[in-house]
Formats: sequence, C-alpha cells, structure tokens
Amino acid sequence: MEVINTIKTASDQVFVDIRQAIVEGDIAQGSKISEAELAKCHGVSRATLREALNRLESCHLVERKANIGCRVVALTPDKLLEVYQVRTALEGLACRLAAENMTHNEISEVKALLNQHLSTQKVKQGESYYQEEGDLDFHYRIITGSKNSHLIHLLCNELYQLIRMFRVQMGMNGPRVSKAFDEHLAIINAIESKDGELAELLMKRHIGASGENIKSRFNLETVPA
Amino acid sequence: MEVINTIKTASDQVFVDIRQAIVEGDIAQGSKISEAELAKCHGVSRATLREALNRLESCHLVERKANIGCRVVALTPDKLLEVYQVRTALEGLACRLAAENMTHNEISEVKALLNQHLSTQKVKQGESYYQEEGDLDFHYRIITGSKNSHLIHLLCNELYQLIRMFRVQMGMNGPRVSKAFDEHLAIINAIESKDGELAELLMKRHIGASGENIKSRFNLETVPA
DNA sequence: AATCATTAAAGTGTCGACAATAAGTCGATT
DNA sequence: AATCGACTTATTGTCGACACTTTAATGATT
Repeated sequence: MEVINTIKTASDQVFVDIRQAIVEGDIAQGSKISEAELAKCHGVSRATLREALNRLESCHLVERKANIGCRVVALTPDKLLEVYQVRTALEGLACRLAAENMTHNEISEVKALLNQHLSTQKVKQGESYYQEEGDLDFHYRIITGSKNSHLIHLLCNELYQLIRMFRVQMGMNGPRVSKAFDEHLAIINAIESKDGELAELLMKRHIGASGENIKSRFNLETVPA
Repeated sequence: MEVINTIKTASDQVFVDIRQAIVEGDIAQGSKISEAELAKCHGVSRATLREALNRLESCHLVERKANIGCRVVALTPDKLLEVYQVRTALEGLACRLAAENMTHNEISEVKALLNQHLSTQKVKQGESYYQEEGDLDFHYRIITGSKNSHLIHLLCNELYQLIRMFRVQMGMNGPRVSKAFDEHLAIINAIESKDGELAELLMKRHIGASGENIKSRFNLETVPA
C-alpha cells in the first residue's frame, strides 16, 4: 500500500528511517534535530543526512531555519485543522477526478478490497490497526485513480506521512471504524456511477468527519476533569 | 508582493537565481542540469548547488532521479491541466477561508489595490505586465487572507513559481485583462459579504477561465495551419 | 553487419575538514 | 544587582576530493 519508493541511495534509506521514527513518535514532536548526532546514529556523513532532512522538510515533517537548525513539526490543534482543510479540498478533487478516470477494473478492485476489510473487521473486532491501514489503502486507491500525477504526488508523497503521523500518535481507531466502511462504500458507488459531484461531496464529508473526530479528541485532552 | 524570503545563505541566493532563470525561460524546459557546470557558473560548490536543487524540486520546478540527474520540468498540456486542477481546488479553499478570516482592514486594502489596478490598466492599455503582477498580487492577498499557514505555504512557496512559469513562458496577457478585473471585484465583494460559498465558487470559475484560456492557446499552437 | 561484453568517460552520491554563524559563558561597567 | 559586551563553545553552512553508478565508446564474437 506504500507508494513505490525504491531505495537506491544511502540518503534514501536514512530518509525512510527517520521519517518512520518521526511518524511513529520515536523522535518527539517539536524536538530539535542535531545533524552531527543523527548522522553518527545512522552511520552516514552529515551531507547524506542533510539530504534526508531536505526531503523530510518537503513532506512537512520537519522545519528548518537557516543557521539555526531543524525541528520536528509540532502537532498543534491549529495545525491539525489547517492540514485537514487542505486534505479535504485535495482528496475531494481526487475523488471527483476518480469518478471520471477510474477504469471498471480499478473500481472492482476497490470493491473487493472493501469486502476484504469487512471480513477482517468482523474477525478482528476492536483491533483497529488493519482498519487504519485499510482506510489509508482505500484513500490511496482513490487518489491514484484520479490519474492526476501532480495531485497524486502532493497527497501521497507530501501530505500522506503527516496525516499518518497525526493518526498514529493520537491513536486514531475506535468507534468510527464501521461507519467509515459504510462511507467508503457510498463513495466507491458514486464513483462507479460516474457521479463525480456526489463522490466529491461524500469524500469531503468523510474526511471532515475524521477531522471532527480528532478535534473532539483534542478538546477532551486539553480540558481534562 | 513576493513572499518574504530573506536570503541568508549562499544556497538561498543560488536557489533564487536559478528559480528565476527557470521561470523566465533562460534555462530551457526539459533541459538537463549539470551540477558541476551550474555550480561553477554560480561560483559555489556542488554541495551548495545541490541544496538549491533540492528546494527547486520542492517547488516542482525540477525533477531528480537518483544517479541520473536533474531536469527542468517540461510544461506539457497534460501537466498544465493537472496543475490548474490542483490550483483551482486550493485557491477555492483559500477564498472560502478568506471570507471567514480576512479583517475589514485587509479587505479594504484589496479593494484599494483593485482600484489602483484599474487606473494603471487604463493608462497602460495593452501593456499586460503590470496587470499580470497585479493579478498575482490579488491572488496572493486572498491566499494569505485565508490565515491557513499550511495552505499559504503550499500555494505561495510550492505552486506559485510553477504557475508563474506557465504564464511568463506562454506570454499570458491580452484579452482577459479587463474581464479578470471584474471577476476580482466580484470575489472581494463576496468575501466582504462573508459569503464563503460564493467566494469559493467565483474564484474557482475565475481560475478555471484562465486555465481554459491557456488550454485553447495550447490547441492553437499544437494545431497550426 | 549486428549484438553483446568490456572498458573509458562523465556525472552523481558521499565523505571529512574548514569557515561562518548562533548560542552560551564569563567578566567588566554602571 | 543588572546589563552590556567580549570571548568560548557548539552547530550549521560550505568546500574540495574520493567512491560509486550510469552512459558511451570500443572491440570481440556470432
């Protein structure tokens, strides 16, 4: 389900490793990154590490300032809202384009995927990891189905990991699982009917619901008893 | 009107210089970039130049492949369409958010800006450069008015120069000038009325018209007599 | 003559060291 | 005692050289 990203160089490997460490929370949000330290830690030179840092900056996982250094992005509620607004607009577009451009075959595959999710969900009730992967997989297929390579790159390479970081570190799972399945089904049906307008609307609503879900969780955490 | 981008390091300067050369067409579309050559040409080391190339890749002006090299992006009709689809979605969102978040003062400034454009346009009929700058300035203000920093960064830092490249190298100007002014006026009025939905619709239509305009130009050029 | 293997050339990826900038420490001055 | 300034330290920016990969040119084989 990962975007095909063949690792050819040392900086590729370091980039992927650090990216995962940030997404999984092994490197804390907002923490400063020491080039020398991380380079030694990963067994590469600073030049190689800096190459990796540049790419991390491209996916908005770190922020650099000249002569000052590099910090892991901090997931404030504001930033969360901002990212979800952008994501909603872009995936809404992707969904509309998918209704125009997905082949019959691709649509069938997504429907098969959903059925597979359903059975997996029944077996592993409560265990949300698969569902989360499945959700991302569903979204990934719709996005690539848009056939807009610029949009695909933007979502899959530049925004995807940031969203994953949100979800992983906030432990998104739980009550939305079954609801999400129904929403996915409605979306792929709209796409199959070539109803781009409806597909876009449903996708926006679907993502908006996730956003609201996370937001409410934020409020619960920031206002404890 | 440029995004505040203080040049602090040598790679900053090289980045800005090469970016302009690409946007203005001094470096041809699709041409390969030799690191050694460009580095010598700009009087810096390859490491510094590579830093600049990384940033150029972030704004989608060049494409890199491991062990192969770096090429200036080629503006095919397909790519043009893709970028305009993304731009429409994002600036539409920006416009809706601007209707929610722009202050009365900011709105007044934009209106003053438009009046200034009108007079400039009357004086310099036919000369489209100012109008083009003005158009970008207008869009820039709406975008920043959204107050969504992620969206602002995406549009102003990662997409803006690519759009500028389109316009500069295809010599966009001409018959849409006066029409664009009216559309700008309608947009800012919708924003002033806090009608985000309408503002978004108008902006999408406005950008869509530009897109169609460029597309038809493409068709004229690709199918000569 | 065409194809494939070998080899030379050019270009990118990586490294360690040096230079420049920012942050922290200490002492002098008011 | 507090503030400012010079100095020290730590970190980032930049450089030139080397290693590796790709590409092409060359020559051997069928």
